[in-house]
Amino acid sequence: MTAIRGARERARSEITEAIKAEARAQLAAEGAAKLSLRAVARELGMASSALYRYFPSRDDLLTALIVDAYNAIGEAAERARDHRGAATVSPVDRWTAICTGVRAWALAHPHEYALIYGSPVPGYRAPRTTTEPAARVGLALIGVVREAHAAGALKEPAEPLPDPVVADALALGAEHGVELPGAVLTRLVGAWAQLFGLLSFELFGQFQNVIEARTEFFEQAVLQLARSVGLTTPR
Amino acid sequence: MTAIRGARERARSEITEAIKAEARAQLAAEGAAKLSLRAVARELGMASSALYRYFPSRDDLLTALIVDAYNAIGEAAERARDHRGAATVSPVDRWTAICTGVRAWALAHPHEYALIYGSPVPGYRAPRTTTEPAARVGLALIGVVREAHAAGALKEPAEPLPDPVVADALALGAEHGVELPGAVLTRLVGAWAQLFGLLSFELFGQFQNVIEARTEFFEQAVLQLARSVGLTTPR
DNA sequence: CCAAAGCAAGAGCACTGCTCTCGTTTTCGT
DNA sequence: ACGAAAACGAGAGCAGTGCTCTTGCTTTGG
Repeated sequence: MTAIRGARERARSEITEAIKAEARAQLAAEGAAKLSLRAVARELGMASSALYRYFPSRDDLLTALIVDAYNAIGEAAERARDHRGAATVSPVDRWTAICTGVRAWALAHPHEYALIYGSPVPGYRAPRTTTEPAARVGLALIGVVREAHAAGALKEPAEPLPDPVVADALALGAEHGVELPGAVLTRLVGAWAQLFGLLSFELFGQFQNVIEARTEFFEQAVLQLARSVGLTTPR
Repeated sequence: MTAIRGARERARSEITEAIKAEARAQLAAEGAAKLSLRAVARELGMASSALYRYFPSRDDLLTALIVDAYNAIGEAAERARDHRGAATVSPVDRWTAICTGVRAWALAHPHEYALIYGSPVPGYRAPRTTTEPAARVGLALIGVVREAHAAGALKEPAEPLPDPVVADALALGAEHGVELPGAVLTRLVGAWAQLFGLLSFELFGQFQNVIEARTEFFEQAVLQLARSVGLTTPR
């Protein structure tokens, strides 16, 4: 399918990629608000109007960058998870590995992080293509807990949950073919959101004059999150 | 000081307030990115250049709105805390009251929430005047835990913490005259950040197709946060 | 009372996203 | 192999933006 279907098609994908690369560079340099189609076109030596052949609007360019960013941070999570051997490390270690991997990516790409986990751009409505990449980090976390569950190393929380909450959790589990107790899945979603709360506060400057030892603090908080989903800490 | 120091001075503060009000309206309608000084001036029937007598730049207007938003959400937290009688409700109830109060404000003012807890605006550096209002929600949470501690209703976590982390926590406590164990303060900062992780995910659409029963889920997660800082759940 | 400071308005600059048109090039069905 | 159709690049242009500068007017205060 991606064979030589004409030089035009290849040129098109090359130019598309060049536009995204230049846009990403501007994003990293100045942030999403200052990303300008005209500047991208200028830098690429083409007319600004020509750029609209590749992305129908500025929001479409941003959407493409968003998808890429989701995939990049998801990949960072998966790579961190698989970095060491499979079952040789404890679930808690893999959990923290994912979290620190995600944090490292976020610290290295703050503007791209802000693009996906900051305020949504005003006119923007998440298209269907973003939902799948957006789930990768969460799925990586679920995977760890699932393995721990299979290995019997999961301490299920035994607390009463409102019916609608467990319904959501079970629907979520069914959607991804995960057989985990509703309470665990609920805790997982919470931990997932809270992980990005920690990251956003650090990246968006909320920890200024509050937390200095950010890395150590993060590690500690992430360990606490692991405990809250039922992962037992090795002693 | 605020006496009748001339009609000019009063007119100035009135116009300043009118500008902020109109800007807030545009913010609520379209979001921070589409807030335009010219549109504000147009709506107020004045020349756009005249507006620069009151706010030297767009970022300065935004900063004013940010300070107001921090104060508004802080006030919402404090009002929720004090809503019922003082010691008649348990610390956990006051904790969840603050959190749900903050959530209610955020849901009612999503764009203002995004302004303060979303991606920071590019050229923007938080001035000294924002740090104090920004701390109000956190201080409200600390207050609840401090009362519980004084009443002996706090279960301190007994876990080893890295030295730099406890140092940060104790410095934070000293700054606000709070005598709480370092481990508790550390957990508190984490819970504070995680609370806004939950809110941001809900407001920024990350829970779409994931969580439907948002209110119930939030209550559950917040209760879990209360537990993580050592507040004992009443049974 | 009059200089000084504060103020409003208009014109203008450089920039933005986006559209439309026009001439050229590539692709593809016949 | 050819000719219509589609894709393409460039330029001009529109409406909008933040911001500055200049020009008059009004309030203030010594």
